[in-house]
Amino acid sequence: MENESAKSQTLKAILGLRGLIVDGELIPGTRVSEPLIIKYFGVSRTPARMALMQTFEEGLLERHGKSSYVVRAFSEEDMFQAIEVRGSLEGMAARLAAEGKATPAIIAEMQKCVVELDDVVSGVTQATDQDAYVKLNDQFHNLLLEASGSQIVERGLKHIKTLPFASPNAFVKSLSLNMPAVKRILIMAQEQHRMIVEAIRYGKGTRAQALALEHSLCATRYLQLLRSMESEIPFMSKNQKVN
Amino acid sequence: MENESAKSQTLKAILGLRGLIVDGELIPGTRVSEPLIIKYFGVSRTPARMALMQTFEEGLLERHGKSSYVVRAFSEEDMFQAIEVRGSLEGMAARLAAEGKATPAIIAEMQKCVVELDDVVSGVTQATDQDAYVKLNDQFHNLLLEASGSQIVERGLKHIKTLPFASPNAFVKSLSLNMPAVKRILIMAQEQHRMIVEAIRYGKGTRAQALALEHSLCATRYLQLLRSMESEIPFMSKNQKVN
DNA sequence: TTTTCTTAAAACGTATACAAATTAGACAAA
DNA sequence: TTTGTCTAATTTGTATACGTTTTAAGAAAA
Repeated sequence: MENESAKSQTLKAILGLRGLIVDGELIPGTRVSEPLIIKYFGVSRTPARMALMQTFEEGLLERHGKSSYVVRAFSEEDMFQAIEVRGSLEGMAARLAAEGKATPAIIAEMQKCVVELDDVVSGVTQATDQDAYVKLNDQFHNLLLEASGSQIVERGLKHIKTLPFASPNAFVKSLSLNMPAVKRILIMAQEQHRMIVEAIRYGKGTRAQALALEHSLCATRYLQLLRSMESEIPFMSKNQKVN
Repeated sequence: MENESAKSQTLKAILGLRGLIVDGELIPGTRVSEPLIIKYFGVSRTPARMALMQTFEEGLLERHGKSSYVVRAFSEEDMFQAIEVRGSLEGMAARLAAEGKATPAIIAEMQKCVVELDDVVSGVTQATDQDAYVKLNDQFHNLLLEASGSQIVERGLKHIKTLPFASPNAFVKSLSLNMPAVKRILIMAQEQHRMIVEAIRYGKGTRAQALALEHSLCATRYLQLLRSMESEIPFMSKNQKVN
């Protein structure tokens, strides 16, 4: 109810523009100008300019010519690499957590999260609740970061996640969790969640790091699956040229 | 001659503000407001606001209260972690380069860079040319990135390097290259440069990655050295509290 | 057709005005 | 002292005006 246009004009412009790009409304190569943002969101030039700057900073726009921006295109290779960058950072987070940064309280929270995920994933008969899974999975990754206690890793993760396809749940959202191939990955991912918490709990830094890295690559499995299904792959550029 | 205030007001404000923070003119905890930037650089509110936004985005400022910024404090731990994040990314760059992204032309450039570094480092008798070393070292790291051909890694590295202490040369600049302890690290680093290029050349991805990661940690050696000398450590907060 | 040149339209960089929100300091009460 | 409250001054969010630069469309030349 208060989610409408409650926030500031600047936020409306920033989130709105990001939405347009992420949802594919503005295809890669499209020029994005201040007036365009003004037209879409009814804000004035100042917030529009802020949105342009921030979105460029985040890497969703690139410069075209001297002072204009176009929507950036991402290749499948970019996606794999972005997932791997996230993996490196989450791996580092897991190691730091294992090496003593994780408080018992946070470890307990992670364990609780894993138990809740068990319920969602192990529904062998009934349909898996996609929204619940996405929410808990996000929570797990946030807890892992929190357990690391590292502002630097947090900063890096926040940055890579501004690329929408780098998020843990990016491709899960486009798949039916009841497909056998998906279910298998889901079960593996959940087992990895469990092992990551255990590794942290027992101070196994190297193992925690390796697990978290490997775990992040589940996203690449989902991506490959989408590809093999010849589904629409979200965020992907289709080789269109700039104007 | 045209380096003066030739650029745009916005750039003047952004670079100026970053300079103030990096050079320690504004100590951590200091509030940074639009009027402050206006006073320092004589720009109007719009460029000042841009600088504030971008510098916040880069992580040199943090929010304080609802809508104001203060200079962020970084601990020694932050510095070690930032160096390691750079290491992860450079490691990934090295692996990608080794796995086929590096063109012969770029490998040749890297080899040339290493040869030139040899000259600077191996000056056993004469004083090492600090500026030349810093320049070539920077060049090496840029070539490594270029060899990876990865926009994603480039984006991540650019981001982590906005933290001044994450740069390869951050602490080298504060040390005399003729101190024996420094010289030893320098020689090791140079040997690593050489091995990284070789690993890339012969397609040894895993080795290239491990070397580049380890190489980045030279920066932590310099930092530890500075610490043991009880020198002023650049960029470091001295536990001062916000206001 | 393709290319180059010209020029009108569009967009940008910057400054600034106005209202709303926030901050900081003074003063009073515990 | 500390805590809280109020007010005035500062600072921010937003809109918009002005001059300059950039872009892109159309005309002329190859």
